[in-house]
Amino acid sequence: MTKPLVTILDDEPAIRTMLADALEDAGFRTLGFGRAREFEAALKHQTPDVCLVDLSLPDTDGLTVVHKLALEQGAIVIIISGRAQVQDKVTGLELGADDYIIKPFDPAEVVARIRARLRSSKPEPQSSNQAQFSGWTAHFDSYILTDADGQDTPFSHAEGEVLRLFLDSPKRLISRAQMQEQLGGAAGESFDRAMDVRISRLRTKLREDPKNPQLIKTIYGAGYIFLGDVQWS
Amino acid sequence: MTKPLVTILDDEPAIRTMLADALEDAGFRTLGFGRAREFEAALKHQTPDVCLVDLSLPDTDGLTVVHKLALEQGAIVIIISGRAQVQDKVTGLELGADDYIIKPFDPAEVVARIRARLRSSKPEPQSSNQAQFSGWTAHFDSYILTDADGQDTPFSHAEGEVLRLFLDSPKRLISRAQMQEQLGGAAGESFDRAMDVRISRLRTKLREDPKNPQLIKTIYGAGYIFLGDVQWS
DNA sequence: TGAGTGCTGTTACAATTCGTAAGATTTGGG
DNA sequence: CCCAAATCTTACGAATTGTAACAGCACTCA
Repeated sequence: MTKPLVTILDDEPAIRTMLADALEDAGFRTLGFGRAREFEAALKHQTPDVCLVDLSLPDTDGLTVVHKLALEQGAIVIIISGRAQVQDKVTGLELGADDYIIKPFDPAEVVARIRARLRSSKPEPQSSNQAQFSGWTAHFDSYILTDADGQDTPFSHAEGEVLRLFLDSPKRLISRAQMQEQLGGAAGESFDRAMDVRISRLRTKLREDPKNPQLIKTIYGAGYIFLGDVQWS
Repeated sequence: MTKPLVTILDDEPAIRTMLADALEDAGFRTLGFGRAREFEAALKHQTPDVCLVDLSLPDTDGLTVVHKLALEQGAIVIIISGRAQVQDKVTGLELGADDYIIKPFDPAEVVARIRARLRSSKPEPQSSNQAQFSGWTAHFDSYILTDADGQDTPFSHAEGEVLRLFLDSPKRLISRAQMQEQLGGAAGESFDRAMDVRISRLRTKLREDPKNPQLIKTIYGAGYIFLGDVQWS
C-alpha cells in the first residue's frame, strides 16, 4: 500500500513544517495549507486519509471545515487548537472530529494518535478476494463477475484494478489523479483517456445505464464515486 | 439499538463513580472494576463496547491489559492515566489504545471522546445524505431529485452544492457573498453571474414558477432564502 | 509459422457540464 | 412614471467526460 496522505491546515508556517517533518519521518506523505480556501481547492485532486485542522484560520471558521470534511469526505479529522477549554473540545468532537490535540503539542504524540486512528479505521481484511455489492459478486481470483441471477461475466486485469480501487473506497470521491497514481503509476501525463475508457468498459460489464449510472458516478471536474454497499468476503 | 456498554477499570472508587454517573447520564450502560482480575473475569460474560482503563492498577500492569484487550477483543480501549509524559502516551497508543486521556479530566470530555470513537467504528455511518422538503427528496449520494410522484431528475455537482447549502440553512437569508465563500472556493474573484445561473438551473429542476417561486426566494439586494421544511435522513 | 483471439491504449468525435457574455426583466427609489 | 441597479434567462463556447472504432501487442492453437 502507498503511504497515507496527511493534510495539515494551519496558518503558522512553523507549525506546518514541524508537523510535516515529523510525519514524513514517520512514513506519511504530507500536504500543508495556510488557508481553508487553498485546502478545499486541493481536495478536488487529492483525497487525504487524515486531515489535521487548526481551528483558528484567517479565512474561515475552522469548525465549518471540520464539519464539512467529516460529513462529505470519509476522512479522519483531527483538530489541533490552542483552545484548551473542555467545551471547545466537546463541540469539536461532536461536530465530527476524531481527535482534539491541544497546542503546544509534541509531534510524536500527533503521530501516535494518527496511527491509532488509522489502525481502527482500516478493518479491511485484504486476505479476502471476493466482494459483494448491489447484487453483484466480484471474484478477484478468477476474474469473474457474477450477477444476481448467478450469471457470470469475465473481467480483465485492467478492469479489475479499477473495480478493486472502487471497492476499497466505496462512497468516497476518487480523483483522477489518485487513480492514475494507484494504477498507472508511471503512466503518461498528457494523453490519459485510458482511465475513462477503462471505466466505460467496466460500466458496460456492470450493465450501467449510460444516462443514469447507479454504481459508478462521475463528478464533473473532480473524479468518480462508487456507490453501493460493499461487503468483502 | 441497545445502549453501548462501557467498562471502567480504575482502582479509585471516586473516579469510577464520577465516570459512571456522567456516562449513564449520557446514555451508556457502565460496569466498574477496581482490579484487573475482576475485570477479566467479567469479560467472559460481557463484551463491552468501550473499555476505560487506568494504567496504575494494584494487581497488574495496565498496559498489559490494554494490549490484550485491543488484540483479543475488538473493543475500543481508552487509557486514563495520571502520567502526562509524551512517551507514555505514545507507548499506550502504540500498544493498541484508541485514546489517551490525562488525569485530572472532565467527564464531559470523556463522553465526547467515547462518542467520537463509537461513531468512527460504525462501518456504515451513512451520514445523512438525503433530505426531504416540500414533496421532494434530494439524494446527494446518487445526485438525484425525486418528486412527490417518485419521478427522478438528476442534478449536477454544481447544482448539488447550491442545493446542499440551502438545505443546510433553510428559512435563513443566505447572502451572495456567503455563497461565493462556501462554493466558489478558490474561484470567485470577479463578477459572478455564475451563481445566478446555478440558481436558475436549480429552480428549473425544482419546477419553480419563475413568477412565483415557492422554494428559492430572491431578496433583492440581499441574497436568497430557501423556504420549505427540511428533514434530513 | 501464421491466423485468430482477447486485452488495452490511442484517437476521434459526441455529449455533458458549467462559466461567461449579453440582452431581457424586475425591483425600488426619486 | 422613469431610471439605474440588481437579477433572470438564454445562448455560446471551453473544458471535461463518454464511447465507438482502430491499432498494437501478447498469447494460443493448429
